[in-house]
Amino acid sequence: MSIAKTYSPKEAENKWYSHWKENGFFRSVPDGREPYTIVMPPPNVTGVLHMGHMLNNTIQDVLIRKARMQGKNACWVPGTDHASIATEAKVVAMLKEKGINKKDISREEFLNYAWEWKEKYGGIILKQLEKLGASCDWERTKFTMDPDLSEAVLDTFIKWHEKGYIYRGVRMVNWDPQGKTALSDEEVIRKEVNQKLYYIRYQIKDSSEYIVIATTRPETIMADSAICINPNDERYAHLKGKTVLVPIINREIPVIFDGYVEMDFGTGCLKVTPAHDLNDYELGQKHNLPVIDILNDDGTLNEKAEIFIGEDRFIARKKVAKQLEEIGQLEKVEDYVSQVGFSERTDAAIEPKLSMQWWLKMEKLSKPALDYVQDGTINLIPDKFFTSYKHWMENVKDWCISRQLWWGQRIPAWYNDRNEWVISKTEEGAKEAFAKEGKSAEGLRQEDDVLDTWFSSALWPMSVFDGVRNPDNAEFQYYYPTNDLVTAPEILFFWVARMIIAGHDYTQKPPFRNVYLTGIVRDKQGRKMSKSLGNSPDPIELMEQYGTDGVRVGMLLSSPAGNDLMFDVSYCEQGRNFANKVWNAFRLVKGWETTDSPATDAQKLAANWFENRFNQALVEIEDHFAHYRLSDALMATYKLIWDDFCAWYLELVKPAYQAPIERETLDTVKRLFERVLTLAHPFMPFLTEELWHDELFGERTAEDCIIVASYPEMGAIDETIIKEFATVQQIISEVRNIRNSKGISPKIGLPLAINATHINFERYSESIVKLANIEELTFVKEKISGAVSFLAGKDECYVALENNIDIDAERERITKEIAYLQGFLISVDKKLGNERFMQNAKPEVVENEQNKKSDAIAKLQILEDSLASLG
RNA sequence: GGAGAAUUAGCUCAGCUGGUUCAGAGCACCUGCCUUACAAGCAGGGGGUCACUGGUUCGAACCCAGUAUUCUCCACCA
Repeated sequence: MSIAKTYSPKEAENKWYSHWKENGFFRSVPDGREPYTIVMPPPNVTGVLHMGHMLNNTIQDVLIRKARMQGKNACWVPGTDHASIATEAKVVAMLKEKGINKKDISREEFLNYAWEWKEKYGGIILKQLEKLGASCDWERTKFTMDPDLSEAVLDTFIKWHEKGYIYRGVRMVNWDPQGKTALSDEEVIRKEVNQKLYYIRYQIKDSSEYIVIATTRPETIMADSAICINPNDERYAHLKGKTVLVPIINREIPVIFDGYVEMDFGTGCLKVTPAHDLNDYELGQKHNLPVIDILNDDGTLNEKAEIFIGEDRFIARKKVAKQLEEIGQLEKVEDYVSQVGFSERTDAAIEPKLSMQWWLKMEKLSKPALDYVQDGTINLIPDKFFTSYKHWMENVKDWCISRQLWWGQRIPAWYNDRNEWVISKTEEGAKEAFAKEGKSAEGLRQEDDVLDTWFSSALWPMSVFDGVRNPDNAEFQYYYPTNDLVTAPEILFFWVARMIIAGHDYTQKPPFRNVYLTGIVRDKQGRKMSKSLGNSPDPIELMEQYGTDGVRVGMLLSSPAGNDLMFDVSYCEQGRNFANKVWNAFRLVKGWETTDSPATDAQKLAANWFENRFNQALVEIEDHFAHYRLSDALMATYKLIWDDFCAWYLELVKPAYQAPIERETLDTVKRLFERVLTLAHPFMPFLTEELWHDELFGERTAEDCIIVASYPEMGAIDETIIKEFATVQQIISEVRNIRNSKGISPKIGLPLAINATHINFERYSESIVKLANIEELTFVKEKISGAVSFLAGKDECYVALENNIDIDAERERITKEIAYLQGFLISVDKKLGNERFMQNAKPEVVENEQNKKSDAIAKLQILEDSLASLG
């Protein structure tokens, strides 16, 4: 036979992906069918595929392929995100390597480089998605900085500004001194850091007395505006109305009193630094303290600091501490662990900083977004995320939406030379706006502010269908709201919540119905996969090694819904093995010659059984899908194919070596094989398509592809045949077990006698004989003595071995089984004898117990007889 | 500091809202097989006081309380 023994995925993958694409199977346009829409979470435009993408997009592809096969108009919209700060950081780094400093070039020049960079790397990740089989409608590919999407962003800004949601103001922001931009709270990662707590002496004016304050940031003493003490703190009551001198610079600051200060933390005295701490800022507002900002945008000290001007804040910290020590004003230094915020993108320590920024008022906007999830209009899967979603929604603060970057949508604010401003999409509009307000448009300019990336992402499910600018367009009407969103829980607030907010504000509808939150991909030790740890396998390499289908199966097998997954390549191995199993089932069937004789009864019965098993499995699989338990759905498919189809059905109908198979039976096998393939297609698209087109299954046109074939529909289930066959399987296993434990070769046929009192096994005779290798099958009404016996269901079977029947072993085995059943009977009797059980338990439970009892008694009777007959 | 989740076989997890002697699956493991689709395989098998302690109930892996361990998210204590 010329067919390879193992499946080689490579060829099939290249061939079928382009075939699908060329035949437009990924394409979706509105029509009369029910739409099924997924909008892909856009990866960073310059990113490369990592395991998280692999998982995420595999799930989406499984869902979309299944929906497509189920006759829905499946539309999966791909795209990329401009990722403002992340991409800008990459471009800055690239320029630096070229010897170009961002400071030295103009905005236009910089953007030219950035676009160049985007053109060069922007397509990579999407190409990689093709490799994993992603059946996106590539004609719909969008980029968050496409002109139409950018316009939607500006429109939204203008709309929300007009509605009064967007305002401009000086607030404490999270300042990233490396990216030199403000950040939203969500972009700040808090980490525990080992720090030092410095105890610093401040001299009380006109006194030799000192008070001591504890701080982790001695470099900010030059920005101090006051010392604050709890009014109930008797230790310091005498300081009322006094002033103290800031060490080194000897600036005079007041002592104030406020209940905010904890008496038992540190020394009970707090230095108030309104410019560099949020709480201090609020305290300063309350007590009318001056704000002294001693830091530049890049984290170095400015002239207001008076000393160490130009030094980085961390170097200044050490120098200030050293100088304090030298002048005897550093009392002590303690080790101290506290939380410090870091920039999510640049990892720089965040500096709280007063800054003029643009803000989005969240309170009103977020309310309906909470309601959607609360009332089930949107399902979070798993729903354990609801509590934190709710908490975030109810405590959400205004969102700082401006970033001091170049890469992104520029804030449509225009300023004149008096720093008055108007909002307008265009320069012309700005001039008109100024004129309308009777203000001069002299010196018209924009500032270097762009909008937070997540502002554009929030519009994504709408803007990909042009629903922001043109909400009445047919596509938007058809596809929106979308169905499922598949994303990582990490961006629930960053993104998901904001999409719901924007979606509702525009359409009064949710942007999607279900949010499937995948787990985080971790390594075997449970560590998050990351570049710096180097513990993340390259998905592309994995696909090379195990085949795309193998990796897809591996990802899903290891991925319980909503829980993190401990990734291990052995799962990919399992996936590859599974693909190979299917391949070999195909090889088997492919090799059969046919004869014209009609199918035998046994063959028909086998097919009948398998079809019922198939329908049963289908119900289970649908249920798993309905609950987004994809790994369970896959496992049910896996077992149906491996166990039921291959190990039982194919073995049952398999002809003897080199013997032909009845044509009618082969046709049935092929039909069932096709059904099995359609079931597996969403998980293993390439292998199933490859087999689908083999001539074994007849002529197919280029359009007759499994990707658009019908997914199996549920059918009736005959429980009786499934139950009976389970007993048949048990008989076969028992015989094999006897053979195995006695060391008898599978090649030697054994005699089997069945005392069939409950099930008519005669119609299964051929199957039993074949799979258990029975030399002679007889049906008896009497016990056969001297044979190995076992119970199959409630019927006893006997295998008479020619010699060496180990009577003692038999006796022991039967005695054990009797003991088990007796124990079982006692526990059942206990229940049935319990009045309260009889009263309280549901009738069907009681009836069930009674059945258990009679079954057990019947079985015991048989076993006791067997034991007696052993002598 | 607040909130949430988890703890079931060597590993990863099911156990669908208390009822078969309820303890399951896949992988791994052990034994025997190169049986003419597949050794990436076939047949068989051994593994668990359901974290701990109490409580509720006729009945608990499942419900409640507490304890321990682990993880995640949120939070401005210098």
